[in-house]
Amino acid sequence: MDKVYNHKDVEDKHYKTWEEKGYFKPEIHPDGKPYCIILPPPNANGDLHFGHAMFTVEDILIRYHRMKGDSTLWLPGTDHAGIETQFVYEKKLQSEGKSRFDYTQEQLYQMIWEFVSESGGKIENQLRKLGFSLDWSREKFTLDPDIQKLVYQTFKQMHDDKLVYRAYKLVNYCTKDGTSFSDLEVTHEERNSPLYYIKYGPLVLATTRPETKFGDTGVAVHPEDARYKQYVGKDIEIETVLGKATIRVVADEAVDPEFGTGVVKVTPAHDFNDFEIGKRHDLLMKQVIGFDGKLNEHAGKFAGLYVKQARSAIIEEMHAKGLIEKIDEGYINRVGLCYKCKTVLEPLPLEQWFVKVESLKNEAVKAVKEGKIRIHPKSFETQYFQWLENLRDWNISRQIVWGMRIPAWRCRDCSEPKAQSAKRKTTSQNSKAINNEPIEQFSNNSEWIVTEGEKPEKCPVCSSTKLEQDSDTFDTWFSSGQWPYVTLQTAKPGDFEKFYPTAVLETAYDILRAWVSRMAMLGIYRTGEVPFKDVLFHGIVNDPLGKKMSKSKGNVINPLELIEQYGADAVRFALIYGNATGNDQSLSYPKLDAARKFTNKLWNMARFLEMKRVSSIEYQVLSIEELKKTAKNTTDREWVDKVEQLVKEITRYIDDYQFNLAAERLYEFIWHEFADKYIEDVKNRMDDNSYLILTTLYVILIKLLHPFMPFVTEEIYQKMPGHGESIMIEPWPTQ
RNA sequence: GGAUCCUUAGCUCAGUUGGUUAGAGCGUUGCAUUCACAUUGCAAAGGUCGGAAGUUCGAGUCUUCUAGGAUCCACCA
Repeated sequence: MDKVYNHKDVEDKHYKTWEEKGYFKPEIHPDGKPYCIILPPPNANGDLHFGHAMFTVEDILIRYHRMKGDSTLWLPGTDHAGIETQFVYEKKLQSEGKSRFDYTQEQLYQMIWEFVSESGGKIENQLRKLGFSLDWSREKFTLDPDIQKLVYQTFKQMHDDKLVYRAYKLVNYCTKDGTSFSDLEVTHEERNSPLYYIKYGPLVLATTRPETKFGDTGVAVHPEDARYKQYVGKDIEIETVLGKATIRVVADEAVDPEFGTGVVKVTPAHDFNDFEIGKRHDLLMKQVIGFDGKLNEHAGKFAGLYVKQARSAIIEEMHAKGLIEKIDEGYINRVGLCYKCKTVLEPLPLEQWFVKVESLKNEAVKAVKEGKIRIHPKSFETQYFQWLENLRDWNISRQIVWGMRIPAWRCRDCSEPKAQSAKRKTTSQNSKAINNEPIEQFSNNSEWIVTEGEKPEKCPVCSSTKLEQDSDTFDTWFSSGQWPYVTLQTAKPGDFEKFYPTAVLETAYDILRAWVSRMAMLGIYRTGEVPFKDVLFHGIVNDPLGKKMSKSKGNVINPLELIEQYGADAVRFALIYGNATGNDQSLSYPKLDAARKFTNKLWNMARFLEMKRVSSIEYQVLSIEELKKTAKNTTDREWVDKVEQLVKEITRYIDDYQFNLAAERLYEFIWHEFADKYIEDVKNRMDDNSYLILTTLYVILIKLLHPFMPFVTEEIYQKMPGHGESIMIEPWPTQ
């Protein structure tokens, strides 16, 4: 044996052997108790980062259960990551002087498909570098046809159950990326937005958005506000930059009498609150901003201007007409931004598919309250409940091409679109802006023909064959929210029946809402059972200074480089050691170094045993019970007891998801007790019997360590006398 | 506005049913050794566990209040 453990020589070699021998498959223990974890699918087009490296937790559980003899499945897969990937691809197009508008939806989809395929297998190979014992023969991709089919079935079923509906609501719309976003995808930022006090006939109101004035269909005051009682319910005449107009005054609880003058303009087409106020008072809806971010024909001479330009132009005009009473220049508010491109999002009225969440979320909440799903650490339960309980209906339509096309068709001959869609290519030309139409939330599902993916032959009403598919795609989370059962349904026959519900869902806590809660909702809906029994959260890995790693800050550390430098075992161990479940951590080079030295220590312990090996004794594999009987020396006997105790401790720690404690205890025991005390003691009195005890105990220790440090333990195991085929299929130590 | 987490040795962090002298890694100091260990071993210094009050025979651990830091959610016309 070399003097120093060299991870570079062993890691790829062992991984290859493990995979080739089929050790990662549950069939290794066909009759064992089923134990299954579904890997949170990384972006198919992405690169390995520390979020993925934290999946070490899952590999520990998987390797532990496999050694315990369970029929263990860790199922890998990748996600098409709709907006994320399309965004990356559009940047690529941009660098080539092209844009998405140069292609049809089908062309673009095909191009992105090829783009993603080209990087094919990259992330998978990076996960292999970490030693993850994933069953690659069952790997899935969210856009696999069989997966899509199941997702379509869910949509169809929800449609039949009246849980999805088509509605005309305000959405968060990015005029640059040309798509709407769910509430979760909106980021907020404080901005300085001057607050303009504008004269509205006899009233004065404060607004930060004077350019939406043309869409005003009402003015609201608080019902108890004595100052304005005389106006409530009346139409008042106002002077505007486009001439005289009349407008209705309504009283609504949503108005804060303390803010500004206590008077609010109501623009139902461009503000979420105003939309609600408008609904309550039957105000009309008038759209003045188009999906291109420009004012439309209702803005008169300001038509064609972008929102920002229009705002200053209108203010100038108002000044000239004496319509501005004062301006609070220092006013700061929070505006919603596109989380991808930071464009200010416009609330725009759009017809979209929504999921009715009421019954779904109640079931998801119930599952946790009744203990069918247990969340660890428990403190995250609060977040889960809070988010679900306040959840509004979920907009699942996205105006992007990289995703599953929504399987809904509309007849061009007999159905009249109530509102225009944001057309991808020619937004401004096609937009017939809404003008003074009543706000109504209609769910005329009858107009739409929903299928399980196949194109319907003809319109069931007029038999026309001119059917047009909804050009939108599903929100990525609508498909990934179904991941546990769609993967098991399609991986291998019988998997679903055997492994569902899965044992553990382990992931970073930051996607609790977006992903975990949705899997709970959709999983229970579709299968009648929870998708996982335990939810386990890990924290975020920050840079060594405690700052969040981000590309823009330039402080991203590539885990592959650390694996190269320290070895996968050391990287894994450093992430687990000294970090309580669910807590964030800062990457620590001293800790990585300590972990690497630990692999070297293990190596040299093995080397010592090899040097002291007595060739005359026939090595046998003994259980702890047998060792107790075999040990002749009292001290040796004591160490058998200590190791027996350790086995119990480590087993309990893993069962309780206290991986840090298991790792710390192993480190402490192996190095500072077993090596420093026992080996030092036995060194000078070594005989055949002591050697047998020492070696056997050492093999037990590296088995306990194997889930944490798979490579070095395998390499050492292969050098031990009387070793089996592989440490990873050895039984977990017991008495 | 609401919620959660963190505050323990110089630094980074463990410490999950409250129980004997509060632990690790790195760093610091001294000694030993190159005898399995690109080193390792032995030993030492270093903490009133953010602050205050309370519950208890007993609190780093539970309760309340409070200071500072981080994150998330809601969202302001």
